[in-house]
Amino acid sequence: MADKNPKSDLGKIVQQTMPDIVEMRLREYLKQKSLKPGDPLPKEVDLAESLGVSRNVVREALSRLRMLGMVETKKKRGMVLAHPDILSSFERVLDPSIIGENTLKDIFELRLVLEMGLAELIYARKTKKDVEDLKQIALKQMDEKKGAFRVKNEIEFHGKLYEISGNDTLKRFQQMLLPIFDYVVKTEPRFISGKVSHLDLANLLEKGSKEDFRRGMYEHLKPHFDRLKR
Amino acid sequence: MADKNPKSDLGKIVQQTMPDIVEMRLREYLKQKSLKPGDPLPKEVDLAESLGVSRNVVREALSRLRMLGMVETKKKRGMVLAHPDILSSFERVLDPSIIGENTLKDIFELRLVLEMGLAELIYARKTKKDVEDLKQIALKQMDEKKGAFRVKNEIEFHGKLYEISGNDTLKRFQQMLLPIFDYVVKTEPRFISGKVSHLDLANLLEKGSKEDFRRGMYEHLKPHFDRLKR
DNA sequence: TACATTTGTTATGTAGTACATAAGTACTAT
DNA sequence: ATAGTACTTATGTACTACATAACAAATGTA
Repeated sequence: MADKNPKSDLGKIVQQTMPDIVEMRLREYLKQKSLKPGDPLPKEVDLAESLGVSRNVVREALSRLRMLGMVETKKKRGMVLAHPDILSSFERVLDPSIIGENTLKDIFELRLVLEMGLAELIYARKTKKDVEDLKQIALKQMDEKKGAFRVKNEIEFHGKLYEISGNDTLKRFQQMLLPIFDYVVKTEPRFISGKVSHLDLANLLEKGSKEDFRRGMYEHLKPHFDRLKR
Repeated sequence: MADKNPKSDLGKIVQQTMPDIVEMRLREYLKQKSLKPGDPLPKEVDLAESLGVSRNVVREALSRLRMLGMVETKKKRGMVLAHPDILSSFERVLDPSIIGENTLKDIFELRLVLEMGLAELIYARKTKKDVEDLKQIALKQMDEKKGAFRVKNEIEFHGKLYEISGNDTLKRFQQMLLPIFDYVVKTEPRFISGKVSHLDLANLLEKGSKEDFRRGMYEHLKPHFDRLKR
């Protein structure tokens, strides 16, 4: 009972299996040789022999790297190093139902942080057309205000903001986080709207300063900020 | 030449291999049965038989899920579902040398966004001690201002900010992104310091408003913002 | 000579068997 | 009743065999 912190300083003893080791070794190999995408890798049997393990083990390790997009394999041509898609690996794990409560909370906060910080990129890159699009989206939402539409609109509007930021990775990141927000919001007793509407935000973006916009965004998200736990 | 966008609308034809399919099926299985961490899974041979594939294939798929921390296996006891550590999967892929140029740029911008948005959490959770610690760090840096120390100090100071935010996931996320920033900054012709120093920021945090702090952070990061490409 | 077809080679993909190992479980002896 | 032993079982590793796709070379035809 002396330690109520779930993570003690004693790192978990992880029974390293051969595939684990081989995966690590392969990673080191790739890094050390500073191979570039497109460069060929030794074939499986050679790797197996060099490492002194069965092809089975090598294949398990390669299968992992393949999943992460670090290597691509083609029959006969062998394997080549590839640009991993950093988000696809993330995506596989992002399932609200298997993520711990604390992490869910952290990710929800992450969204708030992102949206507050996004103003910089938005103001650096917004165009007249972007603003017009955003206003259209906000206006469209005035009509169909209730029911399942709300969530869809929420996504469309905020998604557009990320799009304006001109950062594809960020945009995709947001898309992936959506199920999490959805999940967290659903667990809230009721949906509380901020004082600043989507249309207000769009207008701020058109005529207001960066600071104005950020203040508006804060008000818009205020119900969530108010729920922050210390 | 009609399409200068590297990603065309034609989704890449991904030759699905059996492990890919089995991995997917297992994921669906876990989600659909809404299994909770600790719940046991069928044994490998049963899975193989149910799916009509060899145990080899099942093991490759399981190996992937194991790597992501979604399942844990113990000899004889079988396999159980586990809370995946969402960041560890990310970590494996985050190597500047194999990430594409565009993604690197995106991630660098992500950091800027995070630090600008962080003010909310920081002001919601900062304590007197936090501010004092931060000032100490900033002061310590006044002395050893040159050479390799700069990077280390930079990390220590900004790391403390994330710590104050009280969001573990965010903090770890930042830690993982460090090599990327380092890499990107190194490719810049020279290091340009902002007008607002670390000590200034610490003082703002102590006495200034949230808006003051954010303005200070903007000035601190301004050299980077100025380099933003449209 | 130029081009289409066939054949061969090679590296990955999948299946199947065998055995090692660790961790429960049941049984036995004192 | 408890300690110790033997048994059972599910994962971990190795090995073999063959299917398949892709490239290369050789062959045949105009």
